[in-house]
Amino acid sequence: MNAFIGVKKYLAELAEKAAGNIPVQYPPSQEMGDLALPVGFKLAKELGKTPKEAAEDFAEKVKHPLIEKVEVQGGYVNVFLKRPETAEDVIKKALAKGYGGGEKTNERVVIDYSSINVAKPMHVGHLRSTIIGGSLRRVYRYLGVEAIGINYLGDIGTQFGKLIVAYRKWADREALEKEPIKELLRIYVKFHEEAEKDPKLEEEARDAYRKLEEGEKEYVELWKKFRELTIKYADRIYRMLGVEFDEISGESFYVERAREIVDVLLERGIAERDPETGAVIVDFGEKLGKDVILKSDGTTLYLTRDIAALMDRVEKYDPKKLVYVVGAPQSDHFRKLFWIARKLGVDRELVHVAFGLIHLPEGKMSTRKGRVVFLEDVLQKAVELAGEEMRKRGTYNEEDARKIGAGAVNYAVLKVEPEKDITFRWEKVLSFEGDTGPYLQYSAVRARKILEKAGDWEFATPASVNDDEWAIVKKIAVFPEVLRDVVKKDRPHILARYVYGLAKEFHGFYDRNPVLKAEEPERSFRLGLVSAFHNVLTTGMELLLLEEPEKM
RNA sequence: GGGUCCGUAGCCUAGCCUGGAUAUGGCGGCGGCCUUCUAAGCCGCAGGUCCCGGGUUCGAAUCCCGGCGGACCCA
Repeated sequence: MNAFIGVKKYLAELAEKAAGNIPVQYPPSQEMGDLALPVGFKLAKELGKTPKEAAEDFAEKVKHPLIEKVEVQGGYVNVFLKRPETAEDVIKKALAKGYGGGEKTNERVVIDYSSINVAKPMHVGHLRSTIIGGSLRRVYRYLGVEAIGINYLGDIGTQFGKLIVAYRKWADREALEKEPIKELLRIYVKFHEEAEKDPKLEEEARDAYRKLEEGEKEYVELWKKFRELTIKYADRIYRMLGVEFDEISGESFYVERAREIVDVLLERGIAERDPETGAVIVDFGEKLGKDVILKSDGTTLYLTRDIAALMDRVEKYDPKKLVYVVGAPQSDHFRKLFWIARKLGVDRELVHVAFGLIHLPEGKMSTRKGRVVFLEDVLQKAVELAGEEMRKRGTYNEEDARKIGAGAVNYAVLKVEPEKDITFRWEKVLSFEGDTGPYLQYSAVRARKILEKAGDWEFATPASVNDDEWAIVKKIAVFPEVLRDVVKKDRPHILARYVYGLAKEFHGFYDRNPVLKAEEPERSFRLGLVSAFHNVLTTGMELLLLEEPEKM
């Protein structure tokens, strides 16, 4: 724990003893202090004094070697820290690799994200699950928790019957070679067009699907091929974005297991068979109502397979927590899923990170209507534009253009609170100024350039620390708390906001305070500060799937 | 009809869980800052019924109730 957090904890405990749970807050401006306790209001009532008097009483008790002075304003006790001493400790700790992280534990968390459908191209609607999940995986790992990222493919369903029929009739070998997913989409769309004219096609597709389920070799091979092509295609995009997985799974793995689970649910009286239709039904209670988990023809459903997958994850990884990064429209689905899991005795933390939809200015996305923005196109355009900017500055290189373009996209998605719907606007994703990924990357490059030119130096503590320096120190100090908050809530946008604020403080500092040309001991102190900043910033960026460019 | 989520300047957005000072930033607008570590930057100005109405509280953007508007799920 660093000195700043130490004082914060000290104050929280002191306030706790005197007045119960009092949040330690940050005053609105630096002149008002570094930490504040609104302790007078609660105490006033108990003691029969005014809030100011009660705060004054409390202020008497505040004694800590790192506290410079204490001021009372109304019911608030404002605390000023000794800047040089606090800064020294915070910077030294933040210079270390792994700052803010955690010791490796044997705790595990399973995170389900991206989970795309086989044979369908990825569009901007897939961004949130993919990026939020990918980021969460990294944050957990940084904190010493073994996060298992699972891509749970939608690799089952009647559309495969259609695809098989369409493939055999219209697939173009060459196109399939070059852009397999676009070709699969083309023949899929064609199938629907043709089926309007010739209803027999639908029948053929149903037939093909049945044969696939029965395990007819040729059809299973085709299905496998679709699956592999999709994985290969998506992999390229994941690499661009910096998203990693530990397991590629899919609904198809759980068909058998799902049937077994239905039997268990029936045995335990959690589910019951409808005497008329023969379907198996679960009653989830008043709000969620009833739902079928096994159709009368004995086929499983999405929910049923998800239960099987969940049970499998629990057994396989023994996680303390299972996280599903899936859109808000699936909220009820996950409530039902978790409800059944509880009934089956699963005692792990179950979380649905429900995020709002990404829609286009023209309305909801629709692949079939062609109202869709593909991910490759977004990334390509972003990288292109980043490249253009670099050429203006004479810093162009391919690798950095990729980092900047992808960074802009990642950050744009990650910074928004998950609950909110997002309207996809090109100009937003392709913006490189202000609250954007490139803004963060630029501050990293600026800091690193200073350090590269500095030569050898040894950290020194000056007699005083100015406001610009101090603001960065305080930001750096709370990094460990921010990370813990992110995993507690499974919300990476907290980290995105934090890192932006950190970069902003640095840009301000950079503008007003020379580093290399400063007098000693300021020079060495500032180098330490810049180095610590750079360490925290690039760590934070990495956890947000942003890479530091060489040049910008 | 039932349910879930969202509503904060022209636009986008943080804070809401865990009530506390002067509501966080960005875009856009206006004005200023490159002979000094990269101006993808910095500084300043203008811009607010925190959707509305009640309630709880010393104190509500934040908690509770009732509306309104939007999105989504179920029927």
